[in-house]
This record gives sequence, C-alpha cells and structure tokens, in this order.
Amino acid sequence: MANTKKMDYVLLGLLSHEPMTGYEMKKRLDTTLRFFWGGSYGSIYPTLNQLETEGKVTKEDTSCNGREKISYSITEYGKETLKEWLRKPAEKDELRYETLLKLFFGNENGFEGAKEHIERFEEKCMNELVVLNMFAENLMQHLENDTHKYYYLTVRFGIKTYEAYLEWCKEAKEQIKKWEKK
Amino acid sequence: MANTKKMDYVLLGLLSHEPMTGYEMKKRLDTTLRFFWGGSYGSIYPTLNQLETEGKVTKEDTSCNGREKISYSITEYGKETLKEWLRKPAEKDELRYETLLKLFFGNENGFEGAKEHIERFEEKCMNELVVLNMFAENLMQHLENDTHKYYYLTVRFGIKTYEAYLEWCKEAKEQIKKWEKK
DNA sequence: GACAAATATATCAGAATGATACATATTTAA
DNA sequence: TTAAATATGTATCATTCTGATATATTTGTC
Repeated sequence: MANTKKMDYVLLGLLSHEPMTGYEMKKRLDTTLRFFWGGSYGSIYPTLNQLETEGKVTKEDTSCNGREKISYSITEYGKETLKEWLRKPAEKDELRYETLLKLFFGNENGFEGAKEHIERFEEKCMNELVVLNMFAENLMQHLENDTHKYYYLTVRFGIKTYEAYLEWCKEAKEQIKKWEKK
Repeated sequence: MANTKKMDYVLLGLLSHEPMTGYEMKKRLDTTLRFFWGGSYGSIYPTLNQLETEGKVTKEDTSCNGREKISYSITEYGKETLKEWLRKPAEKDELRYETLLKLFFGNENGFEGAKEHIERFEEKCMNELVVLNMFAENLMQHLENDTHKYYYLTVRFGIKTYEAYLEWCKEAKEQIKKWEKK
C-alpha cells in the first residue's frame, strides 16, 4: 500500500495535546518533533481536510478582520483512532543521512573531502546539542505535566544520540589521520 | 525543486565501486547501506534509464537463455557528476523514527504502552548491533582496500549510535519505573 | 510611516515508497 | 526424479510526501 500514510496520526497526536492551527502544527514539526519526524504544508492541509471529512477532527473558524484562521480540535473518534495506532508496534525506524552517504562513497572524494563532511556534521551536532540541552533543562522543571514526561524521554534520546555522533566524529577523524600518514 | 533527487547519486556511487545489475544495487541498499539510506525498485530502474540517456552510465546486456540481465557501468561523465556532488556539503540528515513518534504521543497510551515500544526498539537495536559488529570485524581484515576504509567508518557510526540507543532504552525504562511508583 | 518578519492557508510538480506482476534459475527436500 | 521453495532479475503503479511557491494580513521595529 505504498508509503503508508502517517501524517494523519501525527496531526491527531498533536491535537491530542491541544487544539491548534495548521501553521502551528508545522511549527511543532519544525521545532519539538524535528529530531525524529518531519512534515510539510503539502501534506498537513490536505490531511487536515481528510480528517475532518472522516469525523476525526472538527474545524472552528477563528478568523478576524478577514485574516483566515482555522483552529482544529480532535474528536472522540479521532482519539480512538490515535490510541489504536499507538498500541500497534512501530513499523519503521529510519535514518537518512546524506553525510553518511557521501562518506561511504568517499573514495571518489579523498580523505580531505571526507574530513570536511565529518567536520560539518560535527558542528551541526554541537549546535543541536545546545538546543536539546536547553529543552531538557526546561522540561525537567515541568515533569509534573504528563505530556512533558514523554517529551522529555524523546529529548533524552536526542541528547544521547548526538553525544554518540560527536564521539564518532572524533574517532573517525583520528582514524583518517592515521590512514593519511601511511 | 521539491524533494531534490538523490537516487541518481546513490546509483552512480554504487557503480563507482563496480559494475552491477539493478537487482544487485537494491541488495546493497538493503544490506550495506541500510543503516543510513534506502531505496526501492520504483526509483532504481527509472533512474537507471535516465542515467543512461544522460550518458552517465552504460548498459550491457548479459542475458543468457532468455534470462534478462543488464549490467550497468559508470562512464567518465558519470564519475565527474558523482565527484561534483560529493564535494558539495550534505543538505539533509534526517531521522524518521516511528518509535519516537509513538513515544512522544505516549500520554494517550500510558506507561505500559511506552515500555512496550521501548522494549521492542531495544531488541531491534541488539540484533542490528550483532550484524554491525560482524561487519566491522570482517572489514578490519581488509582495510588495505580503500573502498573498505570508508565502509568501515560508516559501520563504526552505526555501532556507536546503536550502543547509544541501548543506553537510552535502559535509562528511559528506569525513568518510567520511577514515574510509575509515584 | 515604511519595512521586515511572523502568522496563516493553500496548491503543485517532482520524487520516493511499498507492493505487486512476471519470468527464469538454483537449491532443498521428499 | 521431480516438486516446491527460494533467489535472481526487470518493470510498473497508486499513493504519499517534499520543497517550493503564491497570496494576504498582522505585528514589531527603526
């Protein structure tokens, strides 16, 4: 059945936390969820309409002064759909790292090129780690909120993996240096 | 320009190692590259035809007894295209973990559900680690081969990250246990 | 008051997925 | 020996998603 549709569950999940607009959902995907999931307007808005047709969300027009604004809320049926999906095992966990791809074919690019890719990656990881550590500190003050508990677990995942990435960067650079000397 | 096309570079990269069939390329994606990149027949075969039209690969019909078989080789022009891409910085490194998604929305599923997802993830990671460690051991014996050097670096990346994942699983399960007691 | 940035909805071409169809070759096991 | 199962191999398709862009209003800044 092709790239099995996931966006509907993502949006239902976001709406299970609180009602919001499509724009706000995109923002969440770009900030909170961005370390493990993504999404674009091209799938958000059509999916939102589909979910309304199916009775899983309700629209509420909050426009003022001609400024369009539609707030979405999850229905009981939507919550059931979400819960059902949450109970099922995850189907696919996937990494898609262009850096690794370029490194794997590195023979055509040489050691110098490989090191550049690694260093660029290293810098990106350090920046992400700063953000994630800030997230973690903030969340730790509000762990009484159940929703935040789960958020915190995913942030910890991010921190652990980016730390491992940085270790690997160091190791890989050293390894290449050794190979260069020979 | 939409989801900028990557498959052509992936196939050129594989062919830069040695000539092979489309079927063989799919196998590489499912084994060697699977820890950081994927691909399906639906993009492999059309891309291969496109690459031939552009003069970046050449086809050679190796059929025997009516059994279809097309071996592809990279051309000089194809190698240049690949090298040019390899020199450019990686555009996107992306994680897409359904497990993390289900965990993030875990409030609708409860602690028990969260633990189940983590445990399933943990088992998958342990299995992957076994495979990766075998890869690493084999590769270490053949590091005089330049291509293997780069392969080895990506395997080390996989090992480091899966080890970090396992640490996180342990930590997350303990954290949930604490929350359950309260 | 001008200008940039943020808020907000919407669409589209292009790309990739996952499945399946089809056919032959090789291995396994009864 | 031969039947079944698995591996090799090419190819296509509906569905899904991405990245970009269009459009318009509001808010903040200098």
